[in-house]
Amino acid sequence: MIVLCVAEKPSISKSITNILSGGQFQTRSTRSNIIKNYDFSYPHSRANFTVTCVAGHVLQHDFAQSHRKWHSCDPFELFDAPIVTEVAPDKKAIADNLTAEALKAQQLMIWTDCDREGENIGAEIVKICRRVKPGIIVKRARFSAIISQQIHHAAQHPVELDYFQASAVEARIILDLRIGAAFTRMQTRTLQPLFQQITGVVSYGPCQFPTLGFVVSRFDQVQAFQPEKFWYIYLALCHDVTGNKEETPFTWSRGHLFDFSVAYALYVGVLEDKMARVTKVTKKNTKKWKPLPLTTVELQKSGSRLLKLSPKKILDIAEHLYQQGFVSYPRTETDQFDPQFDLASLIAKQVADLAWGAFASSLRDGGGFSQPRRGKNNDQAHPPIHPTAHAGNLTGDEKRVYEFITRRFLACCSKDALGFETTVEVEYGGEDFFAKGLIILERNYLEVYPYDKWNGKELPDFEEGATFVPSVCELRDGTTTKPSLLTEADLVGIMDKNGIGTDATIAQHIDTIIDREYVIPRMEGSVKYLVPSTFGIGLANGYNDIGFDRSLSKPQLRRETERNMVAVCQGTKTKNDMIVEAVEQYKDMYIKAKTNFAKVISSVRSHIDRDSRPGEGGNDRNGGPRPGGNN
DNA sequence: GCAAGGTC
Repeated sequence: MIVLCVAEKPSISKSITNILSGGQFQTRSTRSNIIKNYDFSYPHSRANFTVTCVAGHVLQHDFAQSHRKWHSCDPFELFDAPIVTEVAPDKKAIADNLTAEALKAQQLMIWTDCDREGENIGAEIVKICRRVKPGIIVKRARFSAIISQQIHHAAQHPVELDYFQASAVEARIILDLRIGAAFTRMQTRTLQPLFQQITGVVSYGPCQFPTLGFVVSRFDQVQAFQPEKFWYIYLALCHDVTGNKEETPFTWSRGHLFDFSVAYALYVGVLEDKMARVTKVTKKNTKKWKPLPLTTVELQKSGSRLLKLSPKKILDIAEHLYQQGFVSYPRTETDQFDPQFDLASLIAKQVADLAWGAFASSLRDGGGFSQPRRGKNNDQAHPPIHPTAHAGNLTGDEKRVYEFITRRFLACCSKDALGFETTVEVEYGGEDFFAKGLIILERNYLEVYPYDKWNGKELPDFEEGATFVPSVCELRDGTTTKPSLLTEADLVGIMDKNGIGTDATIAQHIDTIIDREYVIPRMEGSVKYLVPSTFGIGLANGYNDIGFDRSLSKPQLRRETERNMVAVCQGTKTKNDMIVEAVEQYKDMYIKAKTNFAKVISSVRSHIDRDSRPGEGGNDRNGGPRPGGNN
């Protein structure tokens, strides 16, 4: 018997082959230069295995020819127009390989990633194979990590494909297409003739619009910001340490107050006292936790913050490093290492490095090793991102991304930084103040992870019950600071939290709203801020003005889609019900949007016009203030 | 010329 195993991508088919064959296999090339077929016998199942793969989705959904041209129909018809499913043009060789191999096999075993998309891709593979071999037996291998014992178990105890999950994804695909195309064509066809500035597509998408919404919403907060004055009592003691005057400042436990008369009354009360009393001195061990194992979203967030590269660029570089075999698969939600994961040999590979080799060897030989922290997420398909080989010849940004991934990994495998914290509490005139000191005892992971800062702060000795005359006691004032515009790192975090996009697509959505000129990046020093263009503000505000209870530029609608997908996965809702309900809902919104589109037009007009008034900087679609600082 | 999700 021949069993045809199909994985979601080349790396997995290779790993599965290595494990199941014990290294004894033949390789055949295919018409696709990224895909290989591997043959070997698998005595446990008394079968010959052929392992191959696809590269993500093979099928593509689009409207039938009758509705494909932009002016072929009223965009509203796209909510019901026929949709055809066909092999994507660039996946022809992959599909042909599947059918050719299926013809030789009696059983088809699906080895795609064990997530919703994987289940849907599995269903695509089944569909393609059954076109040429309707009777082929279909099984599903279920695995949660690419480790020998699990892969053998999956091969020997296959389950059934989960068509609920596959249907949930199918529903999302169809809805995104209908909604995206209908609104995009409507917006573009309405706005383009009215504004010479609008030359490209005015796209709408259920992920890109909420993404734009986040940028506009922060921009509005910055615009609406009114600085507020506050007051606080500043208390300090000067020590004469061998002639050097050193001031120890104390923080008021009330923080600061916005009411001057209250702050002033308290201050006057304080001044009546002559001496401050040390009420409590607390000394305790403290630690600064090492970072969690690295996920895709975290790589993009901290990478763009620390390395000043765009999230998309970081992911592209990580992908390339992966292709070269330097790092593990870069798209993962997992922030915990499997207990059986062989960390030691990966650490050993880094001993050769000039910069962090000594640290790696201290982990390996010097007892510096500590099991990584376990986060809460596991996608059951890929481990956290880690270096898989030592790379000594990288340059430029590739080198910096590899260095970050490697230092992060070594930091995860070392110990938390240890310190000793002293808190001195003081009472003066009925008010409480405190000061904190920190002595760093062991830097541990900080030695290899310079991206985290932890500074010690010396505090003179204070004894409980002691009294002193403060050197400084003043009522000082300050003002609240303007919030900053969003950085790409901020936006990645907000999208992740709101479930907009996935780890692999978040960066793409950000690029899309920049490509469409809804948002314009602006450099302020080395930090890149995202500023909505006048056009983007006009669109987002225009839709807000229409008064949907769940605006098209807010995240709720996408959250509903997600909830419905979960219901379809659980079998409490059918794919058709989900599609019909959502289509009805969006049809209503479309009609409402179209009849009230004058509001969007006037909102876009007022913003673009404001921008192109003579003498005010031309019509580069860019408006708004300079990014606010954080201090 | 439309979407978002896989993958390269």
